Amino acid sequence: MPASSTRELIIEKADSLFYEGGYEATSFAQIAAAVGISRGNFYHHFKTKDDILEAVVARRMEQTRAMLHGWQTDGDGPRERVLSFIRMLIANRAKIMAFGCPVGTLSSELAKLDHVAQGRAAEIFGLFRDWLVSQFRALGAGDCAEALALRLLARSQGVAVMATAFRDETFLRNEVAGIEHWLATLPNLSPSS
Amino acid sequence: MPASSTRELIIEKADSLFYEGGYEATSFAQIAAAVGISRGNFYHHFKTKDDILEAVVARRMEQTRAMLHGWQTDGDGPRERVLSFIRMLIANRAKIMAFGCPVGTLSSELAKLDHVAQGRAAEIFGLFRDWLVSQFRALGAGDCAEALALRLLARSQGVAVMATAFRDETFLRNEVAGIEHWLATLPNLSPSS
DNA sequence: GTCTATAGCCGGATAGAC
DNA sequence: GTCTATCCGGCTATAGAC
Repeated sequence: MPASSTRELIIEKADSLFYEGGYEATSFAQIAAAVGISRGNFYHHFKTKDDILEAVVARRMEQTRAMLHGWQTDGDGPRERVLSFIRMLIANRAKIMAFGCPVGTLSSELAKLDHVAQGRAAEIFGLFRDWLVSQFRALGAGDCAEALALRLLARSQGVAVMATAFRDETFLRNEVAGIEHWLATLPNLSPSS
Repeated sequence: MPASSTRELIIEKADSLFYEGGYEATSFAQIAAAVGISRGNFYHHFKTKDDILEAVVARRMEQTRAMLHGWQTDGDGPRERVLSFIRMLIANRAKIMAFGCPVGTLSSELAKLDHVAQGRAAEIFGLFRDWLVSQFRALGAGDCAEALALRLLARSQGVAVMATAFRDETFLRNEVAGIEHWLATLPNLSPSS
């Protein structure tokens, strides 16, 4: 199965459109147009819109796993790895200011729609949380590791929401600097690790 | 003009429905049913759906102003007033865990829809920001007041997003405690004020 | 696997009677 | 000010030819 199969292409385009326009507001016609196929052909690959959402969430989970694995391999120690997470906000700043965080905004939208996939979307947060917990453990955070991981996740989400609302890159950069400072001055973590 | 006029009732019900179900996903039929009028009658009060959104945002701004004014009047000093803001997360925890923050989720949805009212929705954040700036000024934060106000806004938004994603009240309460601790231990703020 | 054609529904919006 | 009746378009989804 080649990576550029029609099915994969549908998932890829749907992923972008769901992120940039929202799940509810994105129609089959838009996805079909982006892929370059007819609407009818669509249903050969996915029976319902929910099925596409399911596939998009699965794709995002897989890409998240791959990204975390990459940071795990490349990162020079746990502190540097956590910085990789924080700096995502800078790397993706243009899209975040336009559309917010892909995980946070999807989770919030699905919550309002009372959609069954809301839990699955939140599992992406779970991947980040678990990975961050292991980094904070390696930093010697012990029992605080989970609280620190969730706090960092929450702060990055807050930055994303406010950066989208005000479309303010200076604010985003200031907050990233603030989070990095928070990480550097956390008590009870060995500075050299 | 009585407060329970049909027009006011439409705005009130639309406000709730937009919050709980999202703007795009809420139909005229749902609002009309909630108000108890026919769809046709609807257009006597509002020409387009965007007009209702405009009115809903205006209503939220007015209510926010009133709430901030209330805190200003009742709060026992600036520190206590900032705590009123923080404790909103506790007071509204059930709705936040189900639907997120009304301001943050609306702003994010409108950003994706590329809706003209996105800026107006963000102005509600502006009200909170300006009010918090004046509190931090009163606490002696000086030039840091704006950065502190934005940081507090962002942290509360982050808590709302994560609490919605995981539907976890313990996390929400822990984070509120963390934010209160942050406020209590801010450097360069006179503790007595 | 991809297409055209179309069903069936629901969305926002309008006209006009009362 | 409120109603019923209706238009038009876009939506998800299906059927069936190629």
